[in-house]
Amino acid sequence: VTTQQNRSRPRNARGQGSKLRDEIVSAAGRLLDENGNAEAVTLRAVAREVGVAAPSIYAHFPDREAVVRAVVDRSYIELIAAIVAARDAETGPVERLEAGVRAVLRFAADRPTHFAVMLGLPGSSDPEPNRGSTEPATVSFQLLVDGINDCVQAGLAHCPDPHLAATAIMVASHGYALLKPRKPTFPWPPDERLVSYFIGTLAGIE
Amino acid sequence: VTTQQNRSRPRNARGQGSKLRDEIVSAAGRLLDENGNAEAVTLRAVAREVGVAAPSIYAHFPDREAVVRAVVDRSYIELIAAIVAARDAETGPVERLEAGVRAVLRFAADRPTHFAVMLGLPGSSDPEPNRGSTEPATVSFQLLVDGINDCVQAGLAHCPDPHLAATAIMVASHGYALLKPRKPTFPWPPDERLVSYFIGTLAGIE
DNA sequence: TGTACATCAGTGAACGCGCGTTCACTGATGTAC
DNA sequence: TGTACATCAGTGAACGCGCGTTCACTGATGTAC
Repeated sequence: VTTQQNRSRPRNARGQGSKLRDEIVSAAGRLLDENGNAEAVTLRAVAREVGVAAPSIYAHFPDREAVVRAVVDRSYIELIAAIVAARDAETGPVERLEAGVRAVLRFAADRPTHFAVMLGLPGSSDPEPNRGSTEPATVSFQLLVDGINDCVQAGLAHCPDPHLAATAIMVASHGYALLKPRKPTFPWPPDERLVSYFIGTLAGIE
Repeated sequence: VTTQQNRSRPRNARGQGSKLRDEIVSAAGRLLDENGNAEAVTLRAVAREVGVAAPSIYAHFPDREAVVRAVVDRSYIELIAAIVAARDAETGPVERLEAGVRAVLRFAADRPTHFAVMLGLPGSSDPEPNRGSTEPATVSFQLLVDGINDCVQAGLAHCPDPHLAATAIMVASHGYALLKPRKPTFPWPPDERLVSYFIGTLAGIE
């Protein structure tokens, strides 16, 4: 029995020990979407992927769950950055709103398991403490509400309750993002058509 | 070390051996929602829950995955029965349509992990072979399309593309069903309000 | 400049656990004669 | 009616595995003198 190590990885220089932390999070992220479920992110698999011995992880994380949490936290930051970037690349309010939703769909298509785990699926309830208004889900929801308000103020949408509309668009886009990669045989309409339809009708765009 | 058995369960009478099959599926179903993920449905846990030795399961299922599949299959049948029952309890086409969607939400609220696993979450792609038009997801989608068409034919809805509208309602209701139990701190609008809103606008109800 | 030493970034062996699965088996029950 | 026997519904011990985690450790590197 040989415990084959990935010898290509050199030891970090002094003071650079926390570089391993990043490598661990990246490796865990790769495992998540390659294997399709959070249970595949085992400390031993992560260590193999990084090219390190399993106990080395304990210098940076207290336990296995903390590694998964770190992956989710990082991915949420990336998701919000993608939404903002997509939105800011457009000028018209309606286009900005749609671009933001499309960015979510792109993220979910690229990393379907990431996206599901970020939403706490399939667990029955979010085990993480409420982080309040800085919680990533709250941030991205606020971006959506703002996008709708911009359409209304530009006179492009009639929407008596932007919060209700934003909630509806959120559940629709999350549902689409989750279902589409998992039901490839379903006769999906073209992406733009479905997205325009539900954003248009739910936000009351005229 | 004692392998404690649940002695309360009597051996099935001759010819009734397949009763154990049902007990296994029920026990696995209970474990699914109690523990919040499909990995908790281990053969040993199921056997403990039923009050039987683990190898006894092999008389009825070829392997662990077959047990989970049987749970999902049974749950899909129950879900469709619930949709039909809810729909048939109403008379107006709009009410029938909404009642069907609400039945899905009730199911997901009662058995959140079941519902997620039925949709293949959080795996990246549905591993099951396509069962074609008899697939439960196809059946429930058709119920939705029919419900919209009934509204249109009754002159209660203006909907140029029922298939597109049904797809939008499906992703919205599934998204809502998945998110609501997992984000209890989100300021959800009242259930009836959100459901009426997205069904009303997406199906073009006047 | 040389060298002892503290520090840092890891390692390797080991632990106990629960898992899926295999295997030879047991003991009650119905049935053929 | 009595009894041998086949069948059925399950059992119990064991296998090898990968896991999370603990522990004492190592060896390169920068630093103080």
